[in-house]
Amino acid sequence: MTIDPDAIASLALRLFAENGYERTSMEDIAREAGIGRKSLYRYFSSKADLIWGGMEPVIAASGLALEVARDVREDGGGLMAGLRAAAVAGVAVIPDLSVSRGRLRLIAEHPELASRSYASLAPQRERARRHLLALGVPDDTAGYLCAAYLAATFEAWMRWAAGTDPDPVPYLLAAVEVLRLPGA
Amino acid sequence: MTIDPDAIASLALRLFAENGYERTSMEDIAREAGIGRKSLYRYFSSKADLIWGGMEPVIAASGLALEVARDVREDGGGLMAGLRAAAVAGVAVIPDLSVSRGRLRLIAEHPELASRSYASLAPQRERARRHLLALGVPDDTAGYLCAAYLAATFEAWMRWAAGTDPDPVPYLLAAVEVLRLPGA
DNA sequence: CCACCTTATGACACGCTGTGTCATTATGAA
DNA sequence: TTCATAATGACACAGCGTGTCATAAGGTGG
Repeated sequence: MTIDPDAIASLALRLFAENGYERTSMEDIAREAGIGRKSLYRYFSSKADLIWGGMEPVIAASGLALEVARDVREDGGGLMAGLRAAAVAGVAVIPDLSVSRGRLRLIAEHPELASRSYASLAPQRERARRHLLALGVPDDTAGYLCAAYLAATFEAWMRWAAGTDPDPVPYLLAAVEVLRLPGA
Repeated sequence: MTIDPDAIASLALRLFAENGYERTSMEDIAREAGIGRKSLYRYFSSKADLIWGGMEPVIAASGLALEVARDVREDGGGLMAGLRAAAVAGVAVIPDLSVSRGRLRLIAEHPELASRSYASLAPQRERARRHLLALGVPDDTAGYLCAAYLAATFEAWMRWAAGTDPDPVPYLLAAVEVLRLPGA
């Protein structure tokens, strides 16, 4: 009987929906999954990871899109184009939008989980920073831009999750639009 | 013997600097302050609050500046002017810059504390949102803008804290500059 | 088929955070 | 002085996340 982390995560998501996030303990989840609490921690390093872990492919895809955009190295309005492409790239790798919406709603409703966005998106922020630096953006501007970029796109995901629109792309594009890039 | 929360906070700050943040327990701090752990929790609702609590006056002053800016209701480039003024307003109420730098460095060095920025700045984000809404900015744009605004200015504080420059104002102004406001 | 090694597992204990409860102790007003 | 009110801290508790360690599972070489 091989253990499937995805199955455990969706099981946890169900328990959270039924009983509430903070009223569901890691022990409850472990029991329901038929494993020990310690084993559960081997697959998910924290309770928040049960939720945020599922968003990782989305974040990774977005990061990959940035690397690709850097190679293309289009200049002119290319700065914006790269960030836009990266913001939207995550959408394509989501297998089931409604599941992701469930995760994001949970995140939106729990400040403790939403706060984790800062840490969860840190690698992505760093990638974006290097991307901008490589394109000649000054260090401080790149730092501020990336902070703003990730906060705005995260807010876009939150807003999409709160509603019922099927497509998150317009939200993400609108979010990127509040940025002012140098020389654009 | 009246208890002074500020004294306890700076005492905690000292212990954190000496022994490290996570290696200093709430019990250690309570013992050093000569009070019980429960009493410590009455003054500071969490360990992070020992650090973030000291930044509250700064955040409050920034919020107040926004309200004032709304009354002034200057149009044209006024959107930017209001946000710029609010970002900078906090600096004036800091009694000792080096103490705040200490706090912010601690925050910068501990992801757990930095993550809390999302929650700690939420009231300010909401004030900024209402400010922009009152000035006619569309709801979604206001949401993205405020998320970006607070993330960028927080990043500015982090960068100022990491260095040795005495004045945080240039950092904050540069941060606001990455925003693109409608009709500006 | 068996002995062996390696890795996964979970039982147990631990320290810590944050939250209740409740008796005791200041503290100030009448 | 007496009484009401609020602060205090001792105690207990649930939960998170981590360490240790004996056991079990599963694959490998004889």
